[in-house]
Amino acid sequence: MTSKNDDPLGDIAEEETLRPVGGTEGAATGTTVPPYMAALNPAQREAVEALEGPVLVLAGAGTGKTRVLTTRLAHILATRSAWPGQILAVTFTNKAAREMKDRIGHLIGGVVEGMQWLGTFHSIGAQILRRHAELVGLKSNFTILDQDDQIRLLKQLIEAEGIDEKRFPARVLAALIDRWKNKGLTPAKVPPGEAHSYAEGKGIDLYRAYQERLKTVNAADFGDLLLENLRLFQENPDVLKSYQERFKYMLVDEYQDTNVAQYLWLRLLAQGSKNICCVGDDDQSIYGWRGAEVDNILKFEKDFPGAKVVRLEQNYRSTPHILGAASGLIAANEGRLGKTLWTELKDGEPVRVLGLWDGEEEARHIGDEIEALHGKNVPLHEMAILVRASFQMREFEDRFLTIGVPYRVVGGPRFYERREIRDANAYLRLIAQPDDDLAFERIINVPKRGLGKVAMQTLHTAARAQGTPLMQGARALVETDELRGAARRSLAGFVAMIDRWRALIDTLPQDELAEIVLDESGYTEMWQNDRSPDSPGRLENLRELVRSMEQFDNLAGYLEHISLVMDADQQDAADRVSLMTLHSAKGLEFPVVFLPGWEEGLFPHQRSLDENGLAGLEEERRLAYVGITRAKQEARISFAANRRMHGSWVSSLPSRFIDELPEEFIEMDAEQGLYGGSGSRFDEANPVQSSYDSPGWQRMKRASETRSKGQFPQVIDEVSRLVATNDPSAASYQTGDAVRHPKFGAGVIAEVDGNKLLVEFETGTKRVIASFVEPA
DNA sequence: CTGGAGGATCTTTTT
DNA sequence: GATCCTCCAG
Repeated sequence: MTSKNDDPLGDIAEEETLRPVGGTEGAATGTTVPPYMAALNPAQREAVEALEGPVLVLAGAGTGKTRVLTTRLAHILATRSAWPGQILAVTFTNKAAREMKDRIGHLIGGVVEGMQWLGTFHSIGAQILRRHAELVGLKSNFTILDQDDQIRLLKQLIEAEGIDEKRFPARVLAALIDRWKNKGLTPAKVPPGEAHSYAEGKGIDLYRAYQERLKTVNAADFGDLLLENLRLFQENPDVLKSYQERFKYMLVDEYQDTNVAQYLWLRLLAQGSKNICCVGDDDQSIYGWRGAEVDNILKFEKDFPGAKVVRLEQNYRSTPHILGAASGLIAANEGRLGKTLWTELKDGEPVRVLGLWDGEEEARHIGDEIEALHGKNVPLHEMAILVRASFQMREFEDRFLTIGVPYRVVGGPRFYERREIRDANAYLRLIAQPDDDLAFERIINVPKRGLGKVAMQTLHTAARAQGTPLMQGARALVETDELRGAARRSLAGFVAMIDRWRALIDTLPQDELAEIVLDESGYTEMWQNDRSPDSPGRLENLRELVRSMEQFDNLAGYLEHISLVMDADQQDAADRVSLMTLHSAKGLEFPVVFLPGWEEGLFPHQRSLDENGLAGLEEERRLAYVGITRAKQEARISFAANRRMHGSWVSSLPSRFIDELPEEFIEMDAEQGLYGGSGSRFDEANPVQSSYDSPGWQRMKRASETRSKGQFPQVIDEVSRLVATNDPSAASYQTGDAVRHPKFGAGVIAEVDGNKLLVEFETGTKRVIASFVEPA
């Protein structure tokens, strides 16, 4: 057993008292409950003990899902049903994998070391692929490309095809290819009908060319880690069989988020032992945009005949108010498996909903509340702000810096995505894997080596003619006279430099090698000579990078880490407020949760509605559900009437999700003079509320009418009713009218377009909604 | 070949 | 507002 720790399970695991299994059977046979199971409720225990055959655990939010998963693992090991190396345990995120490792460590101690098959789909896929790389046309040291590299590579292919990249952006093609890969479709398997969705049918050719190119540069993208695995298994039955025999037990976390490729992969592997246990919650499926198929969880029983289904419905996390609000909201979704969450906790505070003027004020208000709570001894790390889109974080960061509240951004701008880090990594990648053309191109002229466009063109042509990667092409090119003096010398020097470093891989620790590379390449010097204000920061980042490399076994280990475990989240113990997106909040919990930005267009996000219609809306609603259910004691929702987006001001209506929260669990409040922020339900009860009959408010109502026509009928009806019964003299504006805007000050109308005005303010011309200006 | 200026385009969520 | 890209002048 492990030493003492904070985890209640850890403590329980140490207790000597063993209780008999419930009922007579246990007593009669003298069976005892293993200590690690003592803390489980009957449903949880059922999920843990059903080791043989397929099992689906439907685990609602806060019902102890992770506890069940980890206990189940402990149970397999404790009953000696399998060795650690015979268990496949897949999670969706690195965070989840890490947490599972930690908790198993607490439960059973050192055995976790042997659990080499515990990880994300992608890291396990990469692990398997490296062992059999040659079978799918790769070398075992292949590079894993991130999205950025992927798009760069596609851009080259698109241009080579003579396609206008402006009209058919590489990112669109990348998305298309990803979608295919997520569905498990190799180029040969793409249905003919779908092939036409990019550049008049060139999509499929480009996909094929892309896959070939990846093999040439010895690289795989994220989708390949699974797709190539599938291909490996399908084309090599003996390999598949060896893994089927190896994995006696399979555990899958967040099953609702698996895509088709992952599903096929699991199904192939599960045909061996049939002992597959999937845990998930259809109400928390929020990765549809990444190819996740809620269907996978909905049809589990059909796919795995004889499956046992266990429902976990007792919630240990949230108060009844929070649970009630969340359940009421999610009830608006169709096509759910349906669960009834309940709790033994007492009522607590209602969920608070607050309307504010703009994003800045929202940040100020939440900042104040955080300070107030902190004053009442709520530690900062017990509070979190969960936003829909990362650009919302900025206002909070600004505010926290101003008032001096320490915060941490979870999953924010990643360390490894910074330019200097990517550059440094490109050097290291090229040393480790000379065929990595993307790395080559990134750093060939960084720092400046006089190898610009012309030289690169020559090199590209030469390399393509020989059908070799750029590094080899360069090696050959410097032997010829195709390049002129300076460029030729420079390129030869570059090749020699890389070779020299490569020779050091096995003799020097990777951090020392990195230091030498950064130094000798002139990269560090480049930033030292740079006068821009952020160069000191970049140099510090580079030092940090070298420092952090120490912890890896070798260079390859480091590179694997940065491509797959890109989240560099610092688990620092300091007392800080957490700031993150709703997506990265999944699986976490906080006593106090702030949910800002509940506005139509932002949440639910317009793009989600546009691209996926009802399905998109339902996914957004699940995201809202995930958000609320993160809260243990208090959830505070807010929305702003105005928000700055891409530099200009946009006014918005409160989210429809606010209307869907059951009244009995919430408490509404809105600022005076807001457009009626309390939501439609408020108006229904009292259509001509004192502060809501101002001309501005009436105009807002009309504005909402035109703005939202056809989008959310229930609001429209009320709006039209109000408009019909109140203030028929619509205050309309004309070009040339002088107006005043609360944010931009005085201005003159340049153009009227329905309820939208183009106004020339002193600070510039802006498009604003009519209801936000007053006649001046 | 380099550097800077100006312009276009975008920002949902992540392995 | 920010970043990425293109174009033009040294």
